Amino acid sequence: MQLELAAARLAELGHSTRLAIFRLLVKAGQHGISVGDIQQRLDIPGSTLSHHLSRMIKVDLVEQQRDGRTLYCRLKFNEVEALLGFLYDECCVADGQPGWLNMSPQSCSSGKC
Amino acid sequence: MQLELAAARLAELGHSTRLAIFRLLVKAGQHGISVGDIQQRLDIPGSTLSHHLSRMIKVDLVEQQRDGRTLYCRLKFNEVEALLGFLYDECCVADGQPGWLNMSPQSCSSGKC
DNA sequence: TTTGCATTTCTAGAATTATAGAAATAAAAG
DNA sequence: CTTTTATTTCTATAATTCTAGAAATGCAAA
Repeated sequence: MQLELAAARLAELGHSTRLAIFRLLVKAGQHGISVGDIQQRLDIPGSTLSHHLSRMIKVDLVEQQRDGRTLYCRLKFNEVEALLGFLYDECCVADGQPGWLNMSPQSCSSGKC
Repeated sequence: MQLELAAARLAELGHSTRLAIFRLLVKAGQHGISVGDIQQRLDIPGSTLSHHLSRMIKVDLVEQQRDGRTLYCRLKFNEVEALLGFLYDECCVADGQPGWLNMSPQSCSSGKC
């Protein structure tokens, strides 16, 4: 992943309401969670929630699927993984030495570790 | 780490210039890198760089140490690790099932995985 | 003790973001 | 059809952030 996209995605996670949404989406797993459920759990106005969701969708971290009147939101897990992979690729090598971060080799997708 | 702090730190990484700074700081390792070196590598005005650095310092991701006329910047690796740990704690369990994210057990500091 | 270098603080304008009420749209139910 | 439910889009305001020139500060060398 290129730096610009990673930064855009990190910026979306870097807001307490959106990070709380992210957390709910993670817990919801592949099944997803409805907009209404998120709204109820976080207790925020629908328009505010919609704004934050649309931002997360724009950077491809979230997708929505309609089922009748209900819209389900699902995390794009592969994209989240790509983002975290970027961080590890950038973090796991320092001074030309692997391993400053206490993470496992397979966390690094670049093969440097 | 609590959500608010994690969000604040992610927001700082969520800016292309600051993410580029972060990348340089990672590469620089414990030794650090001077403000001037960062400025030269990124080719941005000093006042702009100083603004971004002070933000990263404010959320405790970066620290500075003066050596004569030169200020060295060092990443607070432990804090970065704590941030990534937060993401894993939030990400590594979905639907009550561990492991949706292809990461190793020791990446999860909560012990859920 | 003045000059030069490294960096920050001050300042201000432009741009972006956050928030939420009100109106609009989509879909099902009555 | 008409109403109800779910969610978005519109709109406007307030707040924050970004950017960078100019001035100020800290420190060392001449």
